[in-house]
Amino acid sequence: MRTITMEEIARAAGVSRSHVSLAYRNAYGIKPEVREHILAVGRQLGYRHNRIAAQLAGGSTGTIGVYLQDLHNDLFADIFDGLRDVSEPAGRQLVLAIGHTDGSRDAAALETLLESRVEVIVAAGLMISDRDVFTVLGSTPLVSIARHIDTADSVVSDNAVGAHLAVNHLVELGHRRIAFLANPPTDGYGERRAGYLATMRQHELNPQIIEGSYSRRECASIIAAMLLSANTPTAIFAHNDQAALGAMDAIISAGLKPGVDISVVGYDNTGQSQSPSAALTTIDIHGVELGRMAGESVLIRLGNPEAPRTSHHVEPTLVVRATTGPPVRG
Amino acid sequence: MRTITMEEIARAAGVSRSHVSLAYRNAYGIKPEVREHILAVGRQLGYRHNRIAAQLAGGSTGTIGVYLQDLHNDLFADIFDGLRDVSEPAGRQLVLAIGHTDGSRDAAALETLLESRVEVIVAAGLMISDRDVFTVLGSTPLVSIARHIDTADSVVSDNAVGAHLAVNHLVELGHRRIAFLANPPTDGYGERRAGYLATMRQHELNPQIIEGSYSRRECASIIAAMLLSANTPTAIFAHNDQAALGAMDAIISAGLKPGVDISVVGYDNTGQSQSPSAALTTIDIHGVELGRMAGESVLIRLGNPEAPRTSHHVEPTLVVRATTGPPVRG
DNA sequence: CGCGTTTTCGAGAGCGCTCTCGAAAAGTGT
DNA sequence: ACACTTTTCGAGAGCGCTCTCGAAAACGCG
Repeated sequence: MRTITMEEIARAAGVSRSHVSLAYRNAYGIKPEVREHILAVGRQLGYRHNRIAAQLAGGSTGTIGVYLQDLHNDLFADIFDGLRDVSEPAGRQLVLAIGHTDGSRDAAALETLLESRVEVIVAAGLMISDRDVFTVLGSTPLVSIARHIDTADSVVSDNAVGAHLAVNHLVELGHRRIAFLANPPTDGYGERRAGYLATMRQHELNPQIIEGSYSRRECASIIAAMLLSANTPTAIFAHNDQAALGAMDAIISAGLKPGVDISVVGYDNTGQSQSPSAALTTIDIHGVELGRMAGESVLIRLGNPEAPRTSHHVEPTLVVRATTGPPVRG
Repeated sequence: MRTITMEEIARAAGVSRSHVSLAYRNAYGIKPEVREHILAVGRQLGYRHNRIAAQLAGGSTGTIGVYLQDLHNDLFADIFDGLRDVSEPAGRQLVLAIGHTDGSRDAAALETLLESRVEVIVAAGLMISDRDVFTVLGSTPLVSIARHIDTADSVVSDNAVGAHLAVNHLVELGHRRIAFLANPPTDGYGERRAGYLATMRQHELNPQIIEGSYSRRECASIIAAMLLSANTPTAIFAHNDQAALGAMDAIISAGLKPGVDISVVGYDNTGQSQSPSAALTTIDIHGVELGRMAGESVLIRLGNPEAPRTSHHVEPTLVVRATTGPPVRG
């Protein structure tokens, strides 16, 4: 089908091309009735505004690039919801890029966003180093969610506090052998680990770190293996809910009951942890709120690229559900 | 920062603008060493290919629009994975549009995709009517996932078969009062309902339809209310896993045990249903495979817009887990 | 009714790229 | 060495739009 252009509408409506353009952007400087008429003609001709051309000509695209680590993790859906809550009313278009959980394609994903000439990028769950982020982004502003990056605005949750909350809760229940099911060691993601370590030290307990991953399944097999070894911990604090759920999978499969035989604490308070069937005790980082605040930072940054860097905090909170309880043996 | 263009690279590298273009598309007709040289100069100058301009000038964008109903439903993450499995090696860019679970923004989401001049759209979980889809899409080809649309290629799962599988399984376990927790009545989504009805009739059982929604939480409260009424069913077959999980939430909260006091069957076999803690008996529609096949259909359609319409089927299978068992009372 | 001011309109340039097409260079065969 | 084919290169047009800028129309006021 031949693509129909503004030129044709202009001719059909008896106005100039520039007026058709004004009409479609409902900009100032055109009489309402003329605008209506143009739009009517456009509709009748089956015209569809060409965003590609508009963006090229306009110089700026006005779009927001959004990087989300993983569609299988509900936290990112929460963040997206928050982001959309604020970007949609502002009339900004979101351009999505989805990562791979091993972080291997992060740079490429950002690059794609950049080639699409987004004006600012908001990223949640980036796994590459601060340095690499900086290198690929250059001068494009970034709003980082849940991770502090020096060269970017950020909206973060204090992970040290969250880890502290989790460990303290377990200690109060009487646990002493508390293991941390850790995330892969990537830049900027050591806070939960560090918070765990610090709090354990504070209580004069021996830390035990189990190297985990972002995959529920992998975590399940890691914990399954651990369960077979001697001297297993009485509680597991996982770096996120996915991992915690994986741990629970292993525990349940082993015929044990989370919260009774072994306690589990997650992190993020994703939808999956909230269900009565999981009933996971976890740290709520308030994902929707994180997304919303990031959206606001984006809007500010878009309005003034020279604005001073900001860093917002959302306080993590402990949500006690059924997967934590006193240890079976002191 | 001033944007740097091909023109400047051409000057710096001592070649023509058109050669720089060829180099970046690694097209035929340029000596490898010249190409390398151009790329090196570009890298040094900090050049970034402008996709917007390229798409305008090139006439075609080569991009695939992807509509996903809901990021909170793991099924769509599966579908996306499948889609990406095939589009990425083919070097096609995916442009995402995410719906709202009430379907209110579907038309707008498709419109956005269209304005970005995607060449084909693949949609999973569209809630608007066939007619509306057709109206907004016009001549842009569509590949519909999990829903048959006359004017589009489709990759579907036979929902009647799936529903049959689910109901039969329950009947074999001895259930007779089997309720269907239904999805909102939108076009093209009646197959599971119809399949349920047909199978119930076949077994000469009285159907009982509970109007549900796409929201887990809403389904939970609907089932919670139902549980208080007299003559509750001994088994619930839900239109999808989200709904089934919601039903389980209500059942567990009521102090009952799914699979013992009341059986639950879901639909989709999403990641959430697979975990030992949920252990939901469900119908596997093989989401990743659905996505993959849709991706292949897209590639074919892109290669030949005039190719005959195709409709692929993926056979649904029953996955028995822990939420189904014999009824407590006949 | 004329003058200045505001609003509405149209022509034209140009965003950064791709692509066609003809010229130049390189390769082939006798 | 010459004509001929094949490959490499450059000039120029143009994708569909936005935006600037000056002309025309409409308005306000003495």
